[in-house]
Amino acid sequence: MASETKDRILDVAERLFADRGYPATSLRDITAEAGVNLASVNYHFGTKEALLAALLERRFAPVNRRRLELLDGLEAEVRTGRPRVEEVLRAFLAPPFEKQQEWGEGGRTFLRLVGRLHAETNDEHRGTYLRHFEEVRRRFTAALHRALPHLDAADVHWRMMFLIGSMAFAMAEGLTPRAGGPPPRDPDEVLDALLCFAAGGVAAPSPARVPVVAGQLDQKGNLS
Amino acid sequence: MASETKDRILDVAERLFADRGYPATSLRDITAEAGVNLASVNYHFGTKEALLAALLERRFAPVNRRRLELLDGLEAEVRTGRPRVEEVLRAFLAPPFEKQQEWGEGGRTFLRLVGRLHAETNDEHRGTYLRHFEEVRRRFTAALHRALPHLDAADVHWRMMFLIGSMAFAMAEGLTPRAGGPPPRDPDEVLDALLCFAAGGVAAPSPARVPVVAGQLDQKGNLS
DNA sequence: GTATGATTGAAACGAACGTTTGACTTCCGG
DNA sequence: CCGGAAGTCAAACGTTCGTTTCAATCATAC
Repeated sequence: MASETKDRILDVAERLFADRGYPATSLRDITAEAGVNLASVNYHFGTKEALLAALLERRFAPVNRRRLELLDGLEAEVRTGRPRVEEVLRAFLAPPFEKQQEWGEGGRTFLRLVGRLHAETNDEHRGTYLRHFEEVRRRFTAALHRALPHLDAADVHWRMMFLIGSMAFAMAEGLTPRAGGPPPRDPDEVLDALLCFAAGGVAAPSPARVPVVAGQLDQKGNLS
Repeated sequence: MASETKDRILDVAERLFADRGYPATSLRDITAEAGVNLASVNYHFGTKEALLAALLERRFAPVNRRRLELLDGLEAEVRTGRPRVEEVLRAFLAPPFEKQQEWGEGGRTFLRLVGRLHAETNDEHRGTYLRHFEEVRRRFTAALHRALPHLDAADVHWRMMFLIGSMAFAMAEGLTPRAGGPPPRDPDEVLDALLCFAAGGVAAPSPARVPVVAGQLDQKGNLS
């Protein structure tokens, strides 16, 4: 099937959710801009929440499939050895940027939506989203730990978290044209910059090895 | 002044905004949980948006004042020389964690709210928030550039962005107790882990120096 | 052509929203 | 004791929300 109405709704909803957020976007906004009837959302998707789920499914499934596919290839290649950090990171970070180029404007919009959803700590809204992401996060955290065996599990977990934060913010903020900021870069350049940053970050010396107190600053900002 | 009602509203609103997001939290939710009358919000603050503004002002002003204070001290110390990257990062990242400890539970809630607001790309809701943050970002970007003169301005800008993303996600996600994740760490440990990650990331080799195509992965995830 | 299932249309539903109103307390300087 | 400002209260305001209803339309197979 894939009626035209259905796709129009998905496209517009994706853009408006990314621009204004899920709760702040009404079905009337969506249907008005898509030029379809208000009732058609409930007819085709059931509820507003199911619309979000359908929207995420459409984009997320291919991205995460690709991620795991790249990771599978990576792990098959190194077998028992340890994978290189940069390759694990690339397998994680590249697919959304790849797909974004493939999808054109809708892809860019989708990245912004993903970036935003990462911060939607509201559990009900995150449920659908996290279901797509949890397996990916688990597997990549494990792979990263194999690539960085000298770090303990908690450190790896936190760095994975920082990594996701960088990615989400880069997607949401870096790709949104905004007055005052720098001209939005080519997504490929963003990916490269992100990969460098991430590689440097996750492979940094463990916090346990540097004395904590030595870095404390006093009232004036001097090292004490 | 500072009536008890006013503070109760601020505290509850802070928690609910952090938990559910600004648009998804109603004034009725807030007033019910705070045990005050619905109209008291409009009486004390005017509008819902003004409540958010007051709430941000209460926490943000001290944090950003401290940030700039530390940065001032840093720059006064090095004068014409270049500041150390780790010190710039600490001046930026430490104050919210400091204040969080000082403020107790409310501080932790505030950090989550900040992390969430960083992803609220809706301009109207971000207006108040960004006004507090723009000067800080500008000055720290400049300081980071002085600490890393070999990078060009665009790279520094992007790394600042990645840094903010890591920080926001660590605050929002890392400090939120969630089933399945690791036990929420001591905020001091989070800060240290974040500082290591950030230092490694911002000081990483520039993307321009590594050949881009060399890292591309083929269908199977192998290097081509 | 006509029956049938899928889709669209206009209108309305009840609920929840932010905000306003006006009467009712509470408190305190005179 | 009183007058008025400050604060609280229940109730209602008009609007917008997601969703539902049901008739009208369309396409397609008999």
